[in-house]
Amino acid sequence: MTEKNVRVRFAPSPTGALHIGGAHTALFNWLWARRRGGAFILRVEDTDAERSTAEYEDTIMDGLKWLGLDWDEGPDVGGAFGPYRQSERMDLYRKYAEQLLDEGKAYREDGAVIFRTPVGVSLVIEDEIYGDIKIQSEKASVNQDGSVKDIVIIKRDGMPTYNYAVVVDDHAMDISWVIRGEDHISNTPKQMLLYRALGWEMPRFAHLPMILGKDKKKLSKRHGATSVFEYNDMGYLPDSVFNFLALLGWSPGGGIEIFDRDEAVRSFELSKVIKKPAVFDMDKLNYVNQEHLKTMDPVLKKRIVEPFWRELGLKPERHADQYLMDALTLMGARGRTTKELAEFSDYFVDFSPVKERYDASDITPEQRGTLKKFFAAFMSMPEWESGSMEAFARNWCEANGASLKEVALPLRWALTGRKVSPGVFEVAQLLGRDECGTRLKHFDFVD
RNA sequence: GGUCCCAUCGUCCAGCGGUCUAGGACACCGCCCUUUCAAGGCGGCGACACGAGUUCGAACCUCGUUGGGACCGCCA
Repeated sequence: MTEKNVRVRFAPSPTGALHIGGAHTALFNWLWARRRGGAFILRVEDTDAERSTAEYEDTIMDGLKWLGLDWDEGPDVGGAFGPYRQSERMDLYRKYAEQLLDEGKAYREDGAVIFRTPVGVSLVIEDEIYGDIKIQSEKASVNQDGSVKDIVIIKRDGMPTYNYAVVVDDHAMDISWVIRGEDHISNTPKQMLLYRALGWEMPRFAHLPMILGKDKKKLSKRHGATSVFEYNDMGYLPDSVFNFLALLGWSPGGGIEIFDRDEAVRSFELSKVIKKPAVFDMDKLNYVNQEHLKTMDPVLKKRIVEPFWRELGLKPERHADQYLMDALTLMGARGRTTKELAEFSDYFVDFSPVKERYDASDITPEQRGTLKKFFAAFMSMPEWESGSMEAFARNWCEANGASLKEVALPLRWALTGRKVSPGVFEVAQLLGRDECGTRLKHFDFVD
C-alpha cells in the first residue's frame, strides 16, 4: 500500500451562493478526505474577474460551514500549498504557459495563449465511478462543426482559463483525487492533454452523478431553492441536508438511511457511488428532516426553533427555557421542519394566535352549559397533572352521560386554537392551571 | 448536429450469474392504536425500457434499439 495520501479539493467559483449541486460534490470530497484521513482543500476559482465577488466567497464558506464541512487548507486558513485563490496564483499560470510556448506546444494570438490540440492521441479516463472512458484527442476540443479546436489557456485579459488553471493547481497542490460533477467528464480529456504536455502525473478522477430536478433536468434556479441557506430558512437542519445529500448517489448499505456525519464517514466508499443521476425529492428530505428532529437534543431544538417563533411575531423570551423545551418535547414528531414545529406550537408561546383562530362560535348554548359544569369542576382539581385530568374527565363524562370528545375537543380549541395538538391534558398541564383558566374564561367556558 | 454518459417501483437506494415469484425507504392507499393529529404497528399498490446474443442459468456479461441527460465559450 504505497498509495499516496488523499488530498481532495472543492473548487467553487465565487459567482453565486453554494447551491445544492456544489454542496453535493463538496460533501463527497469531504467524505472521502475524512474517510481516508486525508486533506480537504478549498480553492477559490475566481478567474472570472467580471462575476467573482468576495461576498460570494464568504457565502460559499458559510454554506460549507453550515453543512458541517470543514476544510484543512483554504483562502481563510492558509496551508502549505497556498495561496488558495486562483487570482493570486497568476505567476504560476504564466510560468507554465511560457514553458508550453517555449516548447512550441502553444502559441500566442490576440494576446491570448493557445494550446495546440494534438491529434491522434488515444486517451482513457480511468474514472473511479464511471470506469474507463475512451476518447481520441482530436475529439477533446472541437468547434460546433466538429473540427479540431485549439485550447485557450490564457485569456486575452491575462487570466487563465478554467481547464488550464485547474490542471496547474491540482498538480501544484498535489491533489490526488479530482472528485467533481459528471458535467465535467467532457472537460477531462482537455485537461489530460495538458497534463501530458506538461509532463505531469495525473490525479485520479471520480465523477459524481448529477442531481436533477423533478423534470429530470440538471438542478437549477427554476427548480426552487438553490442556495443551501434557503433550506435553513425553510426549517431544514444542516444534519438533514447533509444526510439527504449523501444519499444521492450513495448509500451506506444495510438499509440504513438515517445517519450522522461520523457514521457516514465510517462507511463511505467512492467505489460504492452509483452512476445514475438522482432526482432531488423534497418528500424524502422532509422525512429525513423529521427523523433528525426526533432525535435532536431539546436544548438545541429550542435554540433552533426560537427564531422561527419570533418570525411569527411571538415572544419566546417571555418563557423559561425549560418550559419551551418541554413544549417542544411534547410536540414530538408533529412537524417535519423546524418552521412547522414553530407554527404548530405557537399557542405554547402566546395566547394571541389562539384567539385569532378560534371564537367558540361553534358552541351551542346547551353545550356551553355542559362545558361550564365540567370546567368548573375541572379547574378545581386538587392535582394539576395530565394523568389525573384524564381520569377525572373520563369519570365525569361517564357520570354525566357525555363522551370524552364533548369536553376534550372544546378544551383543545380553547387552549390551542387548533383541531390537532399533542394530548390535550398534557398541553393543559404544561400551560399551567392559571393560563388554562385564562384561556377558558376568554371563551366563556368557565366563569 | 457532434462527442460522451446513463437506464431496477412515481422518487431515493439494495442487488454485483443461480438464494429474485426482485428487497428496503419516501410518497400514496387501507386497517390498528387514539380525546385530535403526528409518531408507531400491520397490510396494499408499485420496477428489472425493448430486442438479440453469451451461458446449464441473466436484473446482473456483450451487442443493438429506444428513451433520458451532460458537454461542445478567451464561464467555471
